[in-house]
Amino acid sequence: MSLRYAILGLLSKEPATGYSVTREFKYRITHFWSAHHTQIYRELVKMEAEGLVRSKTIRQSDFPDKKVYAVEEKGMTLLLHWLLQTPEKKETLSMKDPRLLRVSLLHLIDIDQSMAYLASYRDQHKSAQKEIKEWQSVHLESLNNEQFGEYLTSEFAIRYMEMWSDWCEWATSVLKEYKKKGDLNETQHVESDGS
Amino acid sequence: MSLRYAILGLLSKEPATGYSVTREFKYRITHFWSAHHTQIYRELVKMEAEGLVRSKTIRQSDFPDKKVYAVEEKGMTLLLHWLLQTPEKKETLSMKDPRLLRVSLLHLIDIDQSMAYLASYRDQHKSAQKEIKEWQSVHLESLNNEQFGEYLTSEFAIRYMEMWSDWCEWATSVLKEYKKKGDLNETQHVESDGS
DNA sequence: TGACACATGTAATAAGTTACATGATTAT
DNA sequence: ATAATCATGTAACTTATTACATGTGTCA
Repeated sequence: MSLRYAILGLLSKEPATGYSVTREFKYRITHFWSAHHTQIYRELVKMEAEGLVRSKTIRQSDFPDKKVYAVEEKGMTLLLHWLLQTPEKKETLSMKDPRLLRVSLLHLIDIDQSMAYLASYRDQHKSAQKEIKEWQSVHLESLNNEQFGEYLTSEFAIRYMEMWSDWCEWATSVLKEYKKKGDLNETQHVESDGS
Repeated sequence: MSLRYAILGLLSKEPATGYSVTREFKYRITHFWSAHHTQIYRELVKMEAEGLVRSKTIRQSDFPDKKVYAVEEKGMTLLLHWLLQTPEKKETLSMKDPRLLRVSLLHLIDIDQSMAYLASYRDQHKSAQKEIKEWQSVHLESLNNEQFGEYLTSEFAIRYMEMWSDWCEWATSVLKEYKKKGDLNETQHVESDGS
C-alpha cells in the first residue's frame, strides 16, 4: 500500500506523467523502489478519484497526448502524514532476490557454473554503480534542499553496489579454495561415516 | 513465480511442514526471501497437486497433526532446471524499502525526526547482524557441502547489515553538519532568486 | 521495413496480505 | 484467566505482473 507514497514523493518534486514516473522508478530509484507501468497508471487513476492528485491533459503536435499529474493538497497531507508516522509495525521490506536464492543452493549445481554466476553478478553491480555515479555527477552538482534525500539514497546505492561486488569477489575466492580442496560437488558420500 | 523455488530449496535439505518453512523464511533467510504463511500453505497444496512434492500426515499425541512435505523427483528436476537456466531476462528483484523511500523525501520533514529514524534504522541493522552471527555460530560450526551456500549468503547478510548501519552513521553525520549550517528545513524561500 | 521511443491503457492472471477460524498445550 | 506456541487452513481482498492493444514519429 505504499506505492502511492512513492508516486506522491516523485510528484511532490515536480508534476509528471505515468510514463515519466515509470522511467524514474526504472532508471533512478531501482535500489529501493520498483513498479510496473500498468500498476502506476492504475494507481494514478485511483489517486485522482480520491482527490490526491489532479491530471491535466496536454496536447502535443509531435507526440501523442499526455496526462501530467500534480499533487493536490490532500495528497500532500497524506504523504506528510505517512512520512511522520512512527514505523512501529515493522514495515514490510519483502526482499526477494533470486540471485541470493541461487547462491544459497549452489551445492546443487556445478561449481564453475556458480562462479560464472558470481562473476556476472559482480559485473552487474559494478556497472550499476558506475551508472549511479554518473547520475550523481549530472543531477547532484549543486545540492539544494529538495535533492538532499536523493543524495543520501544515491550514496546508499553506491555503497550497496560496492558491497555486492566485494561480496561476489570474496565468495569467488572462497569457492576457488574449496574447488582446489575438492570439497564441493565431489564425493559427498565420504563425509557421512555410518548413516 | 519463484516462491516455489525458494520452498523447493528448503525442502531439498530436509522434509518440512508449511509451518517450519514459514519459520525458516522468517528467522533465517529474511535478507533474501520472505513469504506469508498462508501463501506457503497454498503453494504447497498447489505443488502437491502438480506432483512436485508429496505430503505425509504425521499424527501427534501432544500436538495437532502435521503434514510433512518432501520433494519428489519432478520437483527436484524443476528446481535444478531453474538453478541452471541462464538468467538472461533480468530476474525481478523488486526492491521495496519504505525506509529508503522516507529518506529520499527527508527534506519534507523535520531534520531531528529524520535523524531519529536513521538512529533506529541503525539499531535495527546492528541487532539483525548480531542475530545472524549467532545463527552462524550455532548452525555453521562445521561446514558440510549442503551448508556451503548458506555460509555465503549469511556472510552476505552480515555485510549488508554492516553497510546499512555504516551508511546510517554517515548520513547522520552529514545531516548534523547541514543542521549546523542551517541549510535544511529552514528558509527555503531565500534560495529562489527571481522565480 | 522493422525496431524503438513516446504515451496510455485494458484484461487476465499470479502473487501477496489481512482477517478470521479451529483446537490443543504450555507458560505467566 | 490470558497469552503464546504449535499447526493448519479458508475467504476476501489488495497488489503486482504479463499479454495484448493502439497510434505517432524517428532512426537505421
